[in-house]
Amino acid sequence: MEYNNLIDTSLSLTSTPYKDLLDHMEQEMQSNKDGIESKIRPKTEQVNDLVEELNSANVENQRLTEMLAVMSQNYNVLTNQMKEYVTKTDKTDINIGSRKRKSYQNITTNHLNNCDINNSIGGSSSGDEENFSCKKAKGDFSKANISRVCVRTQTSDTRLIVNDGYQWRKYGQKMTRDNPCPRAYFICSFAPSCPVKKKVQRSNEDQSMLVAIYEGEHNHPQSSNVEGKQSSSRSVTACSTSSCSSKKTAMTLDPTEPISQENEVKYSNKKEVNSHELQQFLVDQMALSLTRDASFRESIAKAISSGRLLISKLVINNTPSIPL
DNA sequence: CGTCTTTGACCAGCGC
DNA sequence: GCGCTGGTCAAAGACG
Repeated sequence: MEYNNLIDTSLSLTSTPYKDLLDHMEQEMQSNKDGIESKIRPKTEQVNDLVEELNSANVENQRLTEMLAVMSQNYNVLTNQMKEYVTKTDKTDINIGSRKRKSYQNITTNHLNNCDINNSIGGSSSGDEENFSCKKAKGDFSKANISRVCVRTQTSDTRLIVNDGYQWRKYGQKMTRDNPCPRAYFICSFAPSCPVKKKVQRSNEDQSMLVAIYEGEHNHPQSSNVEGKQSSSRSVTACSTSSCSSKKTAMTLDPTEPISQENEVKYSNKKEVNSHELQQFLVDQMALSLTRDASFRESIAKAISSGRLLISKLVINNTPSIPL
């Protein structure tokens, strides 16, 4: 009996009214499916676009990483070369100094703190300024307080005068072996008993640079207010450590040595100059090489325009020892 | 006339 | 000892 009922129900479902209902439901489902698909498709396309963009960003990041790795490698190589060069030139200077005036070499060694001349001129192979204050200093070198000052002047100005606030009398001028410019000898004329002497010569490498070597210590106050007497003196633009000649930037100066306010001579310790300048030089070189690289500029522009700069920045920040 | 600069001579140290 | 080089002296000239 129950079986008969089931058969009747099954037959009745395939009868016309129910069949129509089923067809209608199928159509409804199909249309819903189409509607959902049509709505999903743009999202899928967007996701695909994003994935594609992400992939291209990854590729670009990879390329930038490789570039930075190369740059980092070059940076390290340059750093090593620079260190090697500095070491070599220091040794060369000592050797040059030992070629002549043997006694002075010893003196220089013994008074390296005060007289860093021979070494501080770093890189000067001329040997002229290395022997800048050799002979006379020998006798009373232990008393001598030697300092060196670089001053930038007009190249056309042939006068070897450094206005440092003191009054000087020129007592000699000599041509030196390795420098086409003569060397002038000055003695402090403010006080007759003042033992301070000054030697001034143009830098062999940078003719606009005047190198003044001071020997001794003034036993009188600064005469910077005595104007007019030094009619031949003039204000000069002192060189900063970075604007000096690349190799001869090092200069030492006794802190007690007065410097005129108008000159604003800047000076610093050799080691500071070396490390800071070296770093700055390398940074400049890297920045220069980067900005010269058309593909790098293009990549950066692309990254900026597409808003992916943060990604690139992350890559850069993760790159070791790249000063940016 | 006093002061400063110029310049040739002289001296001393150093390497060969 | 000689020659080279750097440092100093001093006479002469320039300048204000």
